[in-house]
Amino acid sequence: MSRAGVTPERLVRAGADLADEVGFDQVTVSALARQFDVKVPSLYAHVEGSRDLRTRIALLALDELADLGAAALAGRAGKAALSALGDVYRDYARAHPGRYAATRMRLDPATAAAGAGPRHAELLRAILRGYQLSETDQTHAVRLIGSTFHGYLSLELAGGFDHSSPDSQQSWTRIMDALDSLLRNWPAQ
Amino acid sequence: MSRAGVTPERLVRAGADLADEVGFDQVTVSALARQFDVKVPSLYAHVEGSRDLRTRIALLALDELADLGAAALAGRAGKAALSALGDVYRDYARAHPGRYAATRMRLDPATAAAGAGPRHAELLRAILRGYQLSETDQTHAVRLIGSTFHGYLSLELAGGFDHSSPDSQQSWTRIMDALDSLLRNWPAQ
DNA sequence: TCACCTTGCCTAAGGCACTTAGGTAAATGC
DNA sequence: GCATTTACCTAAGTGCCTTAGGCAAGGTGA
Repeated sequence: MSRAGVTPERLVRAGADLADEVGFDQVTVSALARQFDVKVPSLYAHVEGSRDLRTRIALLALDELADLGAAALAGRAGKAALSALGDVYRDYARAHPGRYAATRMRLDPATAAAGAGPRHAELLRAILRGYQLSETDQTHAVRLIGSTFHGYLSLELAGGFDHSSPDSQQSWTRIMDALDSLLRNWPAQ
Repeated sequence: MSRAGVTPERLVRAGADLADEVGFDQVTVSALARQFDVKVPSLYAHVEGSRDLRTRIALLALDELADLGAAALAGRAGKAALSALGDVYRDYARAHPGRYAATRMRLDPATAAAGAGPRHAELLRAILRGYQLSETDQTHAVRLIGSTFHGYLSLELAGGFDHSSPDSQQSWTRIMDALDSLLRNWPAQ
């Protein structure tokens, strides 16, 4: 029998694509085995199992997203940087809903720390250098912006804004305005 | 054989409790059958299946949460109202992580509209009456605050703020300050 | 009171996913 | 050319979801 050429990388890539098509939680070892025209147990030579596979997809997505974010921030500051990063997240979430859902997976702390998670926090901190915030307030602001981005995209992907006006794009733009305004007028303790 | 006294209500209640203990996606028809000391297929007389069960848990949680929110808003306005509602969500999410996760489940539009979902939007709108915003900006603000609440709680529950300082409570308080400030100084178009 | 019907629970059975153990054949390296 | 590694296989056990069909307990009407 000829070899199918399965590698961890191809598996993870195919898993990520599958997630984008049918949803992250429909990504299954079995589905991938079918796709590679291979029996299910064969995949256990390449990934440790279902959870490992998902974890790797999450790490891939986090990495891709951090790369895009870093590229978008180059040469931008202040509101332009904020909007650019927001749009990177939003465009990514809409173009790759499965990968984006993967980034929301709960990773164990060691794995998370070894992946691109910290880079994301770093990107947000970089944006905040354009605003005048104390060290502590920077942390609060990172958490606020991260929460708002993630919350908005999660609600938008869930269809929460689908059947009401104004459309989601308008709210998104105004929310960027609002966050910028908030950062420029950050309330004193 | 004696009857176990299974009803849809008890099932859903037990399912919600189980979700809080072991996580919403560990809630399974099988686990509930074990808990009621009944064979799995017996439950199909009471709920239509796994998805139906989860949906009902989600609706229960949304309902409980809307009740708590409405109670917290009574007699409060402005920042007090904003903080009170935020705390209701946050306390609920921390006390009932499984139920809270259930509220994030994607429901089909008809079910969502029939449940307590709209009441939640109404609660946010009620808060915004204490601030001077145009009709359209109210919608944007509802989406912003909803996103921030949901995003923050989701990150917090995922342990995202666990091993860093300042602690999550401080950020939460400051974020309430920031949102209040933002609503009082909402940027013009 | 008794026959009847509804209803709550059962067994049987099929499907799909995950995982481990152990075998075989293809590729690789000496 | 032979040994080793590697990629894939079959077999087998577990768990969950779901449908179909049966039986008996509890309430209902004559």
